[in-house]
Amino acid sequence: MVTNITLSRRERQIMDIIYQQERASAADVLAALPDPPSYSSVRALLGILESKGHVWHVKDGARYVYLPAHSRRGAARSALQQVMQTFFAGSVEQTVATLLSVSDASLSEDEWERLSALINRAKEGNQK
Amino acid sequence: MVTNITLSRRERQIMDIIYQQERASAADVLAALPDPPSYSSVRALLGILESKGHVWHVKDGARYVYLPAHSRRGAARSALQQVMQTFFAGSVEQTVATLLSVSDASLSEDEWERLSALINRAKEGNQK
DNA sequence: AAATAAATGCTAGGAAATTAGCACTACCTC
DNA sequence: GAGGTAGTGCTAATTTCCTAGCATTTATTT
Repeated sequence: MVTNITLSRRERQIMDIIYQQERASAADVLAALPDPPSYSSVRALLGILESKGHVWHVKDGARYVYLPAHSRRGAARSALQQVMQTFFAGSVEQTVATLLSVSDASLSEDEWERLSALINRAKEGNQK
Repeated sequence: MVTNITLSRRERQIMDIIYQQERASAADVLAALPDPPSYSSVRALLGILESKGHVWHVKDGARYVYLPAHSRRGAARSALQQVMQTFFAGSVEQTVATLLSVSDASLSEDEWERLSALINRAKEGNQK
């Protein structure tokens, strides 16, 4: 979920969709919106998001394709930070623990290996 | 950030505060709100959140203290899942990687140890 | 137990968000 | 290049959100 605390309900929903899909037309957004309004409404909201500087668009034939104006990476980081702050008093350890518990069964052996390597590498890097 | 996609802007801000503090009076919420409205407004919003079943309250002397209606744990899990889905296509590995990069410098040696142990334990548990 | 302080309940007005309609333009197909 | 399809721009109405005020109740203090 996009972290920006100033977005309205629909704006947030739409930003989520655009971040998830990386690029999305009005029709894409409409298809992905829960409890979808009219096509017309979606376009209006996209216009608002654009005027506020949250997205921009490129033309693809007849239609506009919308893209996030700020990096996915940055948005991801602040969303994580926000969740960590709200629910885990800023504790990385607890956050990771919960993340693992959410998806216990779904990791392949490979992924476990990589995850473990990731931590170890970070640990080393931090200590020297 | 509370994940519930149906909350309005203020409702979300308030839920964040209540989750973070675990329990909060109207005055506590007011103090923590960005761009704070009147005390009166805060109470009205708390009433709405209560009527929608997001919080409940207990009396503490003269005043109401509000508590989340749903477990912090559950809310945390779905918030994380949401972020993971939106920004990392559901990849735990990438999510953890970003989490680590957010807080590189801030972990003590101890915490690194525990984190590493955590992963290994989860890995083992998963493989057998 | 009276006075004061601090909280709540309720309600209504204003602001912001959300919606959809209609006129117009760009693209595509034949 | 004419007709049809699928998009956009703009605007106005409705709904939801947010706000604050005032009357009332509950606690606290002396």
